[in-house]
Amino acid sequence: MGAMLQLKDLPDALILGKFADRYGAVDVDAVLQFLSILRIGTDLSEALDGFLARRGLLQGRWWVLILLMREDDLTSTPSELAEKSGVSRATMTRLIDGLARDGLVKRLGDRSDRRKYSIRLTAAGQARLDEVMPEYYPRVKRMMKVLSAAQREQLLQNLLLLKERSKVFQ
Amino acid sequence: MGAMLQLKDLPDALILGKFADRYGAVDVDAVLQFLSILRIGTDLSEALDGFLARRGLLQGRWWVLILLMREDDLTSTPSELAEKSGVSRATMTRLIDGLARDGLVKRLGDRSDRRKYSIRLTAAGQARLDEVMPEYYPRVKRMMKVLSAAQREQLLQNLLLLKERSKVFQ
DNA sequence: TTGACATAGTTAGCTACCTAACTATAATGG
DNA sequence: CCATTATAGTTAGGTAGCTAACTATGTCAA
Repeated sequence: MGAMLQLKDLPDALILGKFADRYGAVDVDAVLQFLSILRIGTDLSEALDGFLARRGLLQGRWWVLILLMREDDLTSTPSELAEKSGVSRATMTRLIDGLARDGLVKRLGDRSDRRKYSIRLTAAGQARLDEVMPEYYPRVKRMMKVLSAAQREQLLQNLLLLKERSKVFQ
Repeated sequence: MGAMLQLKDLPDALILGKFADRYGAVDVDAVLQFLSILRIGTDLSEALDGFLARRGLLQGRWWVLILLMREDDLTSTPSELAEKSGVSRATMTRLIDGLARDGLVKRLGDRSDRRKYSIRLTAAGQARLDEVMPEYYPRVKRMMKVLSAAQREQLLQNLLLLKERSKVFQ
């Protein structure tokens, strides 16, 4: 996935006015709100990232472990993992390299198709999740509780509308 | 800025139930909503990223050019740019390397303090912005118009509340 | 049955982010 | 006035993402 804007210094209305002189009428509110949404998304993501990093995981690795734990035999393939976590196969190769190096997953050959191999969650990998998840879930609950169920519903609804309309950038 | 989750495969309620067996009561709605918010943030960011990439810019570089254009003399320093765009000085060094290589900015010595130097937006850099910005602003406007002013106001309000509460991850 | 195409994974080389350690210069205070 | 501390920028080495090109294997159809 691409990196996300980290603007600590959003433009104020004055600056946007100056840009408008060059580029014509600008919907100042729309621009400020759009950039703010991107920035808050970054902030939330970084909050989670810091939490995971302090527990020896990073977002990409954490998600791979979770995907493996979902499987009944704790096993999957690089392609499947790449597709489910939404990264390229090349990126997944490197994530697995790091996880295998740390002993959190293990590569296992596949007899039926020699192009493939399997990735299995190890006991150490499960143990790492067992440290993280019982701290993760209550925090998410505590955070989301700041909004009522109806508010959360509406927030998602509106974000989804924006996402659909983000086609304008195509 | 850190990378953001790219989960294409959010857990369903069944899977979260399985996890609950191991980790105790989980607020399934809260977790799904939180992950969805992160994911939509990524999607919006990637939409902008793709738009910029097709015009020869990436988010980090685009923002540096904009920060320079805001200045009356089109000039700033690496430290200032790093602080305003929220990246480390090391990252800014590399962004400037790339921009200077492409001729979009220029490094200029500083007589008064020989540790410093200035970065100035070049004519080519201004031209690049002049290609991008007149296409950027109307698109943002068109996208945000899917929500009423009141809805946008409320969306921001609720996101800000979540951001404040993201302290739970500290 | 073999030649063409498809699939699985890796490698190489790029961007962009980080921290920590480094160099050079400036500022300050005994 | 010089030793310490602070500041500006770079470098080194790490993670995480991408595309494109590659190897190896499997599949399928003429």
